[in-house]
Amino acid sequence: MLLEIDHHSGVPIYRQVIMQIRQQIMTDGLKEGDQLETVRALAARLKVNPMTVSKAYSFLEVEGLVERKRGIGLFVTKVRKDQKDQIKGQLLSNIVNKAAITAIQLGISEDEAIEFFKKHYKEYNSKSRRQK
Amino acid sequence: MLLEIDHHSGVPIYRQVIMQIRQQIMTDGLKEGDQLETVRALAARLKVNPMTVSKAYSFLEVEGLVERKRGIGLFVTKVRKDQKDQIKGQLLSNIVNKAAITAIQLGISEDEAIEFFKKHYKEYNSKSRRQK
DNA sequence: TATAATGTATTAAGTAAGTAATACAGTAAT
DNA sequence: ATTACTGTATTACTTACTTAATACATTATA
Repeated sequence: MLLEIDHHSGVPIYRQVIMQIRQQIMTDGLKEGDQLETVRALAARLKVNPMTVSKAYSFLEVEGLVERKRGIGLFVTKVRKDQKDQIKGQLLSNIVNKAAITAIQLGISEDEAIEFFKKHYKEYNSKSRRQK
Repeated sequence: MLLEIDHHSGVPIYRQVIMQIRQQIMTDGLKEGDQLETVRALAARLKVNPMTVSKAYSFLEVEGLVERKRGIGLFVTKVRKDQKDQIKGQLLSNIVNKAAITAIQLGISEDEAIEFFKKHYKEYNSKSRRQK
């Protein structure tokens, strides 16, 4: 499983782990029943304490994306497509809501704000395509 | 100057002060040359330590929105309209960029993401109008 | 120059978040 | 049962952030 940690980004390690695994599940890079890398294995690879990985996995479990089987390992949960879409919507809503509030409080119109969004979407999209 | 602090929001006091004053400057609730409430006066009104207010004012100074005159007070800087628009764009870009990245990483299309944005914009807009 | 108003530098106390050390607990296979 | 894997609970260390206490510096004005 591809997973990269930036130790100098200021973003906590366990959050980086959460985000990257969540993304892989949401985009079917990790599928139902797939076993996650074991806590110790991932911890060793990232040169990090096992509890840090375990903490990340705990959050994914609370989200309902993975199931833990003590003594065995962690596995990607069965998530129906509509459930998955709902989770995606939730994740996107959180951040989009903040953006909308910011725009309104700055007195920026809906159309103008949407132009900003399109610009950033296209920018990041072409950047991330290049990296693949 | 209207300014309300929520002590239970988890958002640091000085940040709440920064955001609210910045918004008032950006929307011309506070205009060029206007004197800000004095450090001690605002601190007393918010029932907070003067240094907390001073810290907030420091950030606004770094942003170039206010000027401090020791022994006299703090005043709203002259900001040309194009400068102001640039600052607003910067503030909005920060958050919109995150939203765009989230959408792309979740595999959500531009159009679909824009629908999310419109929904949240309209929702918050009607809510905030009602409160006025 | 004395006073009373401004903002400020320094220091420290309080709190929360992140990470890690250690020892423990469940499971499978031999 | 033993072994060698899984994950986990508890505890504590570290760091950064927020806030506050105190004493200090600048300015206007009487």
